[in-house]
Amino acid sequence: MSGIEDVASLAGVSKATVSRALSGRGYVSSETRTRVTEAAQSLGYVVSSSASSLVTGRTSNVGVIIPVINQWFFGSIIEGVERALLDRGYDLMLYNLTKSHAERTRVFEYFLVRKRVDAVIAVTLEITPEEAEQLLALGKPIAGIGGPLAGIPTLGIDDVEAARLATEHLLLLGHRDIMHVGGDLDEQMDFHVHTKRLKGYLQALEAAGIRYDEKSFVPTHFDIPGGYRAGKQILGDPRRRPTAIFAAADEVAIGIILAARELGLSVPEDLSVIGIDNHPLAEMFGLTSIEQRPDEQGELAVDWVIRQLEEPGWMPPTEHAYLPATLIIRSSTGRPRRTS
Amino acid sequence: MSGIEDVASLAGVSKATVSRALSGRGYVSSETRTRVTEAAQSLGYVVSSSASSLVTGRTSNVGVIIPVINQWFFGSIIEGVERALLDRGYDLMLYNLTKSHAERTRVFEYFLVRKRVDAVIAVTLEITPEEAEQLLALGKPIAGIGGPLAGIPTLGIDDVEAARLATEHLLLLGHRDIMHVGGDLDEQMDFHVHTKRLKGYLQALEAAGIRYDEKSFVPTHFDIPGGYRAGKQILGDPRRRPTAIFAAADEVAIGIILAARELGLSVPEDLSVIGIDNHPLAEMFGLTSIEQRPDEQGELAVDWVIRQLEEPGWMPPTEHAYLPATLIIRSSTGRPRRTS
DNA sequence: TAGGATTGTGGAAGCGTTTGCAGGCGTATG
DNA sequence: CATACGCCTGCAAACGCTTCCACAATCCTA
Repeated sequence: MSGIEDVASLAGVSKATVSRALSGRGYVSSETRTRVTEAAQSLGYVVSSSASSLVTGRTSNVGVIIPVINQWFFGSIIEGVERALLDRGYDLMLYNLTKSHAERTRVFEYFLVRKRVDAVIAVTLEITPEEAEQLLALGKPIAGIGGPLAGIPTLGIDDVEAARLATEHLLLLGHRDIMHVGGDLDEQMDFHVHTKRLKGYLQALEAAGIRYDEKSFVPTHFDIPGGYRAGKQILGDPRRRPTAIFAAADEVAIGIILAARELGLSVPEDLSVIGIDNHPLAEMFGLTSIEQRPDEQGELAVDWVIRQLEEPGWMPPTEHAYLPATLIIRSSTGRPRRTS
Repeated sequence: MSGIEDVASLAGVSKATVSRALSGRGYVSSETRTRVTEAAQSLGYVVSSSASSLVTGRTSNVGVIIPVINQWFFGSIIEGVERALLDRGYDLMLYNLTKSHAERTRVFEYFLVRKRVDAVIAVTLEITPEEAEQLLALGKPIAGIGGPLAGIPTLGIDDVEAARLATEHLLLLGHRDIMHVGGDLDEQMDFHVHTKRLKGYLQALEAAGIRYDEKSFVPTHFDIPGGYRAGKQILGDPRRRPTAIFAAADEVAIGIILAARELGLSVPEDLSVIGIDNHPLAEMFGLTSIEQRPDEQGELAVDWVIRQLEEPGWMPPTEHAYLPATLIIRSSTGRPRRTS
């Protein structure tokens, strides 16, 4: 492994000049620059990032804290974040905080603090006030996907609004008997997504003058099997069968559609189903959905933290940015067959 | 931010002793150790990893190169790797190499080399000889998931064997007319998985004395929609309908099942379907499958590289470790209705 | 043509750790 | 009682860069 010294002597300049030539900071004549570059090239020299971050105080790393990896929403965020970071010359340190509280503490108190990252992106992190405190105390740019969360800049779709949009679509089609299958309110892993989507649903119902029957909300797991089970349960009893279901996520919606099919119900003739996400599978199932783009959310979060890093004094435009969530109509929703 | 100096003076010892006390290397009386620990605690001191890696030459980072994130197999690997790394006190730097060749080169030549990682785990990476060369030239432990790949230690299931197992299961049930829906041979993203699974299928057919008709292999995308399209195409024509299909991945198999249902065929009465993976959705669809555990593959890869790092001279037991892939029988496979 | 601004380069001082070496002390060994 | 050895600690030298400062040379501009 050759050091900067070797490059310097091969190029016939000082270490200082090599550093300037390679980093592009400060004045270097273009002639020396090429000489240095060639010398570095021929020696296979690359700067030691530990040495350079020791003096500059920057690591070129961004930490990403995420509760799950293997789910479309979260995977897409990571992809977006990774892409954006790599584009700007930063590396991504991944922390999966799905597990024990012990590990969580360790990540917070130890890893993140240990001068290893320049900034932090926290994804739908149910964060305690102390933890938020800690993050802020790092003095490093932070962005949250999800939220809003007091004190740290966050971004994401407006979950209440998205849920209302979805429910309103069903109402507009003439449905009056609409159930909501959402996440379990007790096992919130994030910024109360489940509660918010339920809220949007309730708001829409109320605006339409429909009385809410608490049996109309069915909590389940946020995946296809969860939707399937809920669907089987709801649709199994013909007397208590709604004309439409608003599922809090596309995967849940798809599970419901599968359950409906199995019970011999046609969608949308016997049952309209709408979800949120515009999941890659939505198209195949003809699922009407509210689109959101987690990869773009990741990119925006990166933009926020990197700009704070590179443009001193820059701040995210708002405490919380509400991203667009638009209705995509497919074939899983239609007018109700029987009007109640 | 307080440095080691502050801790030293607060504890009334030298920097050297603080370093030894905190790192656990060298002799330190237990009394001073606690004094130092408390001092560090009260000052909120954490060592600067750049400073320490500058002198030790280790970063406590492991780089993971992976072509996709948002797919069950790959997501699970990342989860396994992350868990194992964090357990051992290492951090994970994620490189998603799905994109342009330019970016690929950049990662190889720049990021990985730049003294940023102690070891590399490459997941199903279609790697050129020069790239393998480069990786080895780093002089850092490397493990590949997938393979085998000459020169670097790899691990994974035996794809040929898994495919044969799957096909044999169908043969054993009495099927003679078995089609294979696999990946597109031209768009291999990895260690020729598609070719291998096709090969295992052919081997099983041959051993059973069944002549292979090249129309019996249908390539498609490796996901549910891909399987669905292939299924529609294959099953749409009643005259050319097999009694069983071996899908190269569970997601493809699920797509086929959905297509079959839509065409009014029952599984397994009219059509048996088997896949590979034991994907989380397999159970819901009653899908018979060959199980593999990507998360465990990730853990093993971590074990390999970390042991090389921490036990000088240690080497992975073999060039390539074949992990178990076991048949899980569910309800998507059964005896053929009509014997051909 | 003088003087300031701009450009280009080198010397040297760190950045915050780890670790080799040396020395001091206490205890076991001959 | 002298010697050896194990334990504990401090000093100071790296580790490989970046950047401040000084200085020189060149270029404008008045």
